[in-house]
Amino acid sequence: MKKSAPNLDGDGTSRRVPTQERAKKRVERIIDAASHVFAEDGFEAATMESIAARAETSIGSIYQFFPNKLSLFNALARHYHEKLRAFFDLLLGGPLLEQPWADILDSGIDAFALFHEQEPGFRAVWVGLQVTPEVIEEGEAINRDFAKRIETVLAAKLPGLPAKMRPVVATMMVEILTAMLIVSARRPAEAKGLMTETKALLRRYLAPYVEAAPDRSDARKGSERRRPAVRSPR
Amino acid sequence: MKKSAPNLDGDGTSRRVPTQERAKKRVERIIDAASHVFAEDGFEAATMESIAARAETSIGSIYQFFPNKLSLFNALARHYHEKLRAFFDLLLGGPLLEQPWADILDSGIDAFALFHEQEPGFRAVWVGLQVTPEVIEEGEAINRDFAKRIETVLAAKLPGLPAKMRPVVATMMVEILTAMLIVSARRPAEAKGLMTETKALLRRYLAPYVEAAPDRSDARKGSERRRPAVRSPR
DNA sequence: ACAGAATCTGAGGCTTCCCTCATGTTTGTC
DNA sequence: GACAAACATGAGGGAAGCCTCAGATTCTGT
Repeated sequence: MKKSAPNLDGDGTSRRVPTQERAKKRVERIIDAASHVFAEDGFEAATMESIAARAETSIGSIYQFFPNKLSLFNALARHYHEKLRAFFDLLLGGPLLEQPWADILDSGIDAFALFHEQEPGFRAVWVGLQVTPEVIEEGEAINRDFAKRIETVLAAKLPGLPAKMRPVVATMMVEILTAMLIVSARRPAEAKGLMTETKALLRRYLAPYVEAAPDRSDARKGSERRRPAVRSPR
Repeated sequence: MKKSAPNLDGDGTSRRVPTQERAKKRVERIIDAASHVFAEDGFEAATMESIAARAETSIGSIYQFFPNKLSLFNALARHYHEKLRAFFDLLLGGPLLEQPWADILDSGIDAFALFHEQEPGFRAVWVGLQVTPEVIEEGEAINRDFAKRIETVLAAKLPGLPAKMRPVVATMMVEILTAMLIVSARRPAEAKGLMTETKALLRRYLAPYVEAAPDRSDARKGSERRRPAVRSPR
């Protein structure tokens, strides 16, 4: 039995929760080190040994607070999940929402790109691709959260977008932004151009939804669906 | 010295090249098994043991033709690279190019999505994210090839797109298509809607380039850049 | 000052894999 | 049929890495 202290995460065997200042600092250093190592090497290739070394501590200390490698990764995921939440609260709590939609898009992307750049481990967690299937869940959760936030903005700023389509459109935006940030990180030389292009792309994607749908009952629903009178090729 | 037979790949120690029919069949089975196992488990988690088992052969046989795990993965990458090349030759060699650009886009995406679905290992290779940095190269090469192909189509069908922008636009298309196919694979329930939306998104992205740029010298260059007379928010 | 709890440490147990190699089997050639 | 080359096999060497644990160290309250 012996349920002494609650564990730091819900994954495996229960571990000690840090109470002393020294331990709290150490856990912080461990998480920080983990974010770098996971980001650089991926989940599998990262070793607890190298994480410990980077945190300037011993392996034993890591296992004092994290029952295993996966739980450390998940702790990291939750860490960034919270950071991202805070980031959004700041971003959307400010005056940005009063701006025209195209400005929100631009500034939002810039801000998020910066976040992406400055948080080395975030990519590792968020992408969730270089990781075992079990771990993908955490990253997905963050993405869903992200999409939900965007949905509220869409509801407020794009009256022409039917409520029913908001989830899909928000998902598209999240996934495309993610993808392009990853590509940009992989090709620094083209990064700037790609991000500019991403903004243009999303602007055009959303453009049809800017104007409120015409009030006259259900005039021409699906106007955008079928492309009109196909121009002959060439 | 002893350079007997050339190796099957350029990665490590030289290995035997199959000459007998029996061996060729075996190598095929190994590659096929590898594509499944790598796709399901990722590069690191995949074991040579399980690949051998799936190919119904022994570990020793694998190492007769592939010097190490990485070279097997790279062989797989080249395998799919060739398959993709053939796929494009078929697709673009046919009558599709005579169609209007929107149809090319739609059919091209559908065809590629099908390819993506039917080749289990392709995703593992192409995405290249669940893999060590060394391996990403191969996947990148395929992407660049893909983009080049798209550029030729863009040149033929979108006269309004300046030649200088073609590389960026092609890259955008490749990366976005990739990303959305991966997301779709991860969320089968939403897959259909996401792919439909991807088509719409790319159509809108490319729409400004359909018409040939106006001939009158340099009239209003960058017309699309600055958004015109911003409507006041709310 | 001291007891006891919290924390730290790193050598090593244990497992999991990659890959080799000695041995055995099949195929091709004369 | 005999010989050699190609091929197949899987037990095991060796390395790497996760995690434990017993002992040392630091902190905290009294």
